[in-house]
Amino acid sequence: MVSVSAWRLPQSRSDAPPHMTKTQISTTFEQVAVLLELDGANRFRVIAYQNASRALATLEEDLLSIVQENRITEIKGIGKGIGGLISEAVLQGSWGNLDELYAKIPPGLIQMTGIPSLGPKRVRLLYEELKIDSLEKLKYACENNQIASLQGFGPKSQEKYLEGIDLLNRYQGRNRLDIGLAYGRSLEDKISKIPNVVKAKLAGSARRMRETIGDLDIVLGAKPEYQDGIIREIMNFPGIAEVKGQGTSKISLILEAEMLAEPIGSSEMDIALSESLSERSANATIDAQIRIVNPETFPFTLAYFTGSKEHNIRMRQLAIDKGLRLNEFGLFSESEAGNKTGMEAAKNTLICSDESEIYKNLGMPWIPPELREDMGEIEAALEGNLPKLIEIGDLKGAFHNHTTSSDGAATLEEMANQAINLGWEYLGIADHSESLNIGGRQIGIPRDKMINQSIEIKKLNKYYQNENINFKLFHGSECDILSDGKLDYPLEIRNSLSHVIGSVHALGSWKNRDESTNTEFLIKAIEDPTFTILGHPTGRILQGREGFPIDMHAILRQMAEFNQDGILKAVEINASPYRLDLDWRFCKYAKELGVPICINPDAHDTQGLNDVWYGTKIARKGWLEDKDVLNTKTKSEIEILFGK
DNA sequence: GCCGTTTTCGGCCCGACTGTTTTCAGTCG
Repeated sequence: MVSVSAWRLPQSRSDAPPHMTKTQISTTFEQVAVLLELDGANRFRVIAYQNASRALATLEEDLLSIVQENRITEIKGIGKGIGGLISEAVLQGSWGNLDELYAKIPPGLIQMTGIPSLGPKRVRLLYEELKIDSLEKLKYACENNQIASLQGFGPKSQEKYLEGIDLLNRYQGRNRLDIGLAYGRSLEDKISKIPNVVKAKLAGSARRMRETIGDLDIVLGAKPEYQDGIIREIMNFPGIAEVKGQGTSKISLILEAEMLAEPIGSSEMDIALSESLSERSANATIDAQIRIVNPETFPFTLAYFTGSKEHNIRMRQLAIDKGLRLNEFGLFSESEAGNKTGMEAAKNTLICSDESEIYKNLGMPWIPPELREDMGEIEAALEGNLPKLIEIGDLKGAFHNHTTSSDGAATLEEMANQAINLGWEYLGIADHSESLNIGGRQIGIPRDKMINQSIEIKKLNKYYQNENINFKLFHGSECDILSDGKLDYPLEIRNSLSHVIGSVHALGSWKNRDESTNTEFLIKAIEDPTFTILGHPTGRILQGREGFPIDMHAILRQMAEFNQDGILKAVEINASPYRLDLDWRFCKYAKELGVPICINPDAHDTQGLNDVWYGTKIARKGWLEDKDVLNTKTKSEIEILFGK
């Protein structure tokens, strides 16, 4: 997501190349695409910038080397023009004449495109005709009937924009995965229980397990004669804050917390979501779209609305290559369909009873929804190389957990008992280290108190051994990485631990430094011989704050070198739905480099251990198999790895 | 702006819905 405030071209802060990072250039191109749209540019030119932004965001290799070796146009989606801009940004820190574009488009126009049914073309028209360049001016113009008389506009548009401005103020933004899933699962469940509903399934970004969800898409399959009645039942559900639209094949709603009143089931997903149901989502609202189709059409519609858009585009191209056309109603012969569109064109569709048959017809096995991001999954599927993704049941423990000794709410014993209940073989305790203060209060365990925790853990481990319980506590620490890259606690304490999770908490100094300095200091921390696992690598809070700038590819490469030498350096996927950090986009790279990933709940109470469910979903999204994940190893394998 | 059974320029994924029109452009997913 591009943020609206502060759209400025990045300035170089170094005196030698690289003057700009991949992330900076990628973000800039994303903004350029929006600005070009508002400027009325050719839409394929806009798409070109979007594609280039995406290509850079997923580029693993060092950008400076690519530029210096003149290989920039070898990247798919980057040609002479954009390649030239990238080279200039990296080598000189300047942006061609993009500054003219940035100066030309008033920032208010960007905000205006956030209003539903008001897009870049009409925003531009309003700006040119009525000099409207802010939400405030738009509101004034609507209220004073200045819009309706414009060519192509009318009284309805005016009303819609006023509602849209209101909506923007009330319901802004996306929701975290846990909140989106809690609503989505609840709505899916309620719809499934309506008589004559053959199938109902959550689609969209929630089914793909994106870390944040824009709105919910639910696909409903029912015979035509029952559809009207089903729609009436849905409209009577509790927890509908607003009906945005209602037709024969689509309902558009805004949901509120009452939707979550009843707990649903007892699957692993429902248990993970129960915490969200109870506390995390009290004030959240979310948009939901429900599509109603015939049961035979259901698989096509489900696949279509699961997306991603990029994945769908690739799927349609594959269909075209086979003389077929794919839409949300079917997969059918192009020549037979001719000029017909939509449902009419799909009349003689190939019959597919589920999604896997659609993929089969295009020459592939079914692709798990988490992977559908056009990040190589189509190629892998065509070659028969899809990964066998990790399952929650593959986990045998976790290493990053807190107790009442630091800021946890449960005692050591309570945490251990819950881990045993989950069927785990071990639990790693990693309370905060001594320098962590929040609001002047010391949160971390002072060095002289660490021995107490150690004694308590040894006592419990002895007990498990005597009672023949296959379970062990590992005594670690979530050890602060200080601003200069040094680790908290004296060496002898760190040496006594089974594992050291290095985490950055003093975000202030890290956020105010540039990417290369941060990368250097973080590598310094990783190089410390006692360092085992990198905790929440960027410090981001989803929907809350950005992480600090860091070259994650470089960090992972550095960690890979240690692992090649037989020294364990793992990186955590912090499974808290507030963090989900390491970002899934880096998991595949870590896997390819052979850097072990650790799915850690960062639990602060016994319930929190269930968050590994989210971490596992994110791991799947990042292509991980059980062998790529550290905490799928058995207790005795971990004992050998930790040497404790 | 990129791409190509590439050398020069046309095509670039697909369809529904809406409000404004009276055949369509803009928006959205």
